[in-house]
Amino acid sequence: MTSLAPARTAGTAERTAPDLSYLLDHTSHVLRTKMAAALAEVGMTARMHCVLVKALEEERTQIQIAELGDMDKTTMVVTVDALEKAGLAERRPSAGDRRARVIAVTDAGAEMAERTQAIVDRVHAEAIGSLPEEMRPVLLAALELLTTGHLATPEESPAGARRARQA
Amino acid sequence: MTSLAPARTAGTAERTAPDLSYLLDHTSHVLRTKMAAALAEVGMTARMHCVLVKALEEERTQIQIAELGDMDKTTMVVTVDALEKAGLAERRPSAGDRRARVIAVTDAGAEMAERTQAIVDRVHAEAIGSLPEEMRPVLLAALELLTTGHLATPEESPAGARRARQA
DNA sequence: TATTGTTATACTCTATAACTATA
DNA sequence: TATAGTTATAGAGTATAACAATA
Repeated sequence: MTSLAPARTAGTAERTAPDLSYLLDHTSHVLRTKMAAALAEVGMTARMHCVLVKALEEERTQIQIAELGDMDKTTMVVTVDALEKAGLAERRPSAGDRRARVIAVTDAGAEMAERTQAIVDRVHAEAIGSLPEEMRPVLLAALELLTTGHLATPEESPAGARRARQA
Repeated sequence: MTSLAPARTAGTAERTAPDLSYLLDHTSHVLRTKMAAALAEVGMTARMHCVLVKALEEERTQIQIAELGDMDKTTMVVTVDALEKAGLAERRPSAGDRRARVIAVTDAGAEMAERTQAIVDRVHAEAIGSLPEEMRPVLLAALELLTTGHLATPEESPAGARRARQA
């Protein structure tokens, strides 16, 4: 099996209530693979793209970008490493706080960000464009309502709670 | 950070095109945590529920259920182990093929499947019910169109392609 | 004392490999 | 030879822990 095996939640999807879990998992997963493939053609990942864009918007430190992108600071380290290695961004000492590093996007990085933003927009447009025109704004509005409303914040995982190990 | 860090794909979500990747990732992720939490209250996971339901529909072997649920056969082993340990299902030799094991759902398992199906339906209904009534069928129809159309099959991962190791 | 960024490490999840027994 | 199921293990991804420099 190639996919991440999302395990259709409701077994009797056809007969009973439509399986929202399956629909969201599947579309989200497939779109992610399409996005990853499209970005991989220019040697980029979604996370690298995200960091470039946030860093271009204004002067930001690693932690600030990590929070915006909802990633761990250790994940940021790896992502910034990749960007530096590709010559797309650089770590610079922050003027105000000598502990912090500002992410400076190089000229090549700014060019890349434009390319990848175009790729992202294209992949999204292709997906949405495959739907009848009347449906498009409703789909987006509904997802936005869920995102800011009933499905705004994840449930704290009680089972998978990762306890701190005894040091 | 507690979440799986989906990395908003488009950085300028507010100003430019709506970020379909973010919307799908976020809703899918949060719904999954809600579902996991709800099922955890009766000691179940989405995968266990899925296997129970498939096994109840008709006599099926592990591999058959694995394919229906889009999981690896090794993942099936773990899931069936959990179901057996909980007394909800049993492995029985297949009548026709002595290599295969049929998953037999116990009475307790059948009861549990009803409970978990009610939980699944409730969680879905709560999410969809949070939307204005006109939007609900459109959202579901749009997701179904994507699932069977443009976003039907995952892109083969070129970067993350897991090559077979040399034996 | 708290925080930024770093390194090292451990955990979770899932897939691959190799094996047994059947076919 | 191929397949069902099992076990063991490897890999990717991501979090926690501990540390150095600075606040």
